Amino acid sequence: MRQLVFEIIKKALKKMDVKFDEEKIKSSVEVPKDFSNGDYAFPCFVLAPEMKMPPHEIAIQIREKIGNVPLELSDVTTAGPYLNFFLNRNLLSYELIKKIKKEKENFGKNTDGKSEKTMIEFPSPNTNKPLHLGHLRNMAIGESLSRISEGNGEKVVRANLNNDRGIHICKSILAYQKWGKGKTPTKKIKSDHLVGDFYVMYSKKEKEKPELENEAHLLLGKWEKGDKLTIEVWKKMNKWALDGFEKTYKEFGITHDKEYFESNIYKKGKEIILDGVKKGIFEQTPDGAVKFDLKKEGLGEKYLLRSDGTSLYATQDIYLAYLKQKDFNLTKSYYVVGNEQEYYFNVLFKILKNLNIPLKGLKHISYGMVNLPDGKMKSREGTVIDADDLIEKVEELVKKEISKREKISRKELEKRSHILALAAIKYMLLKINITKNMLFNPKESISFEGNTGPYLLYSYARASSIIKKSKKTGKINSEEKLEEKEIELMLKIKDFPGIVKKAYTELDPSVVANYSYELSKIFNEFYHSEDVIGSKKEDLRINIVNSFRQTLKNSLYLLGIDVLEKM
RNA sequence: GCCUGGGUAACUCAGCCUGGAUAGAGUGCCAGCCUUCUAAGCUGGAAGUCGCAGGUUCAAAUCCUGUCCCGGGCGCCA
Repeated sequence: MRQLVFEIIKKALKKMDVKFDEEKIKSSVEVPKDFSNGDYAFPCFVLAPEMKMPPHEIAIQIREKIGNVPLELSDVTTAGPYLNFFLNRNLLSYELIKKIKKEKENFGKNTDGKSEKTMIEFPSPNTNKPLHLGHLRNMAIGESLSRISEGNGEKVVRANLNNDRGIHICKSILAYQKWGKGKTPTKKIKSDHLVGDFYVMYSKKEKEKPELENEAHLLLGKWEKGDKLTIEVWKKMNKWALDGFEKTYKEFGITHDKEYFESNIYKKGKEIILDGVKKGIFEQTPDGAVKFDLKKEGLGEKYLLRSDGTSLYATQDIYLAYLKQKDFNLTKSYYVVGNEQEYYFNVLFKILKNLNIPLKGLKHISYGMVNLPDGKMKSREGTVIDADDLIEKVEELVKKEISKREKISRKELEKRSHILALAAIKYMLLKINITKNMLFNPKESISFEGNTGPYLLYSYARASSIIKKSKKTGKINSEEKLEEKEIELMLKIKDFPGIVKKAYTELDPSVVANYSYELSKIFNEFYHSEDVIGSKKEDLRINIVNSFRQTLKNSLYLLGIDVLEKM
């Protein structure tokens, strides 16, 4: 279409005997921000120096030379210095309606990435504390990017690395051994929360007694040597943590195709590092520690093993990279991890490259932190928004809202409040550009009005309700003209496949989130300005509502948000 | 100090990559709209030196340079 517009301009200019730079003209053709200015526009400024005329006159002259417009277009108009090209929007709308009717949940998808097999790793928690709001952002992003990649034809392996060993884990264990008194999870205390309580306890005690840090290191040494008693406690607490995570994943609606455990792979990582020392890639200091010199690349020195021989954070990722490739034969590998670890991933990828580990398409999906009004969340200090608590609290708020409006069965109330609460939380987390830090204000962020998840579900439920109540089948009679709001809505729907691609290239779900909102907003305007049921154009409008409903559903699917037929 | 992200309405954010038509949205505030498809909605209004200063351009929130302010990173922590 863009090409057609260009050809029309080119032809007119040739008639006028004007010299022009084809590439410059072509790249000037743009899509107006406001749909009332047409579907394509050409600003005539570029021609002013050559033609020695004011741009608005150039526009008028070109318009005259264009003469009758081809069938694909309905009109070409001038607006000051602009030439505005209008597609045959009526025709286009009918074609779109037919397309969506046929493609249904596949509308918007493409196969651009069909030769890719991508592993997306998220949220890779530490097993010393429960999941918090930061993990929810991570999971929302991980799941959404998985769906966006699949929507663009890729095969996706959702993976999770459980960081179940290391000094931080030993800290929870130490506190439990010292002050736990054999406590076990109860109905009141979820198992991963119990583990987290001991981690916080350790941090508090360490402030008074810094020597605890040495004890934790001794414990790590014992763990790495396989000390029976240590392993026993570790196994018990780890299971508590992992069982707790599993419940949270289920609540939040995410699953993994593959679970990796750091405790299973760190030893092999150590071997690779020591082998790297032999090959001269890494350097061993006199006290036995191993480091990697990246000063030339401006990344400083990175330690890979401690002088006591115990592993550091990077150890696991090294063997894991090898393992991922061996397990799945991937073409791409994404790590969904916060932006505070950008330096780490720079270094890691350099290490993997130097070791010739064949994992391809490495990418750190770096997302911004979730901050609170008083600053950063710190799990050590217990100033975190807990994932389970938040979900539960939002569900309670939703229940109150529903109960204000309608009396429904307990079961239906549970179902609706769960879906709505997740929509509210996920949308809140995904509507913000992935790279940006975001502010979570407990008082304001949980809202059900305006640009929120519930607004989107509400729009969807309204559309569903119309379709359910109408007796019309949606026969297509392409003689009927669409009203302005209907055109606007159909033009927005037409953008969806492009949005799916854009979110894929930018690897950012907020592209889809913002689109979903804009789409719903136009639908709500349409809903208020035009009656569907009982209207003379009921069949056409049912088709429009149907197209909207399907597109919004597809769009929300990419965000990992389920819809409700009634709310 | 070095690396890196940000600064757009009172608040939270789009827009910036790929420069164009009066800079958008939500919240909050003000004024309206429920006997009619769900008011978790819709309509209208007030509210902006797009951090600051230069530069490039017919045209700059958008590109370039400088500068100020805020966050994150630069651990034998994870």
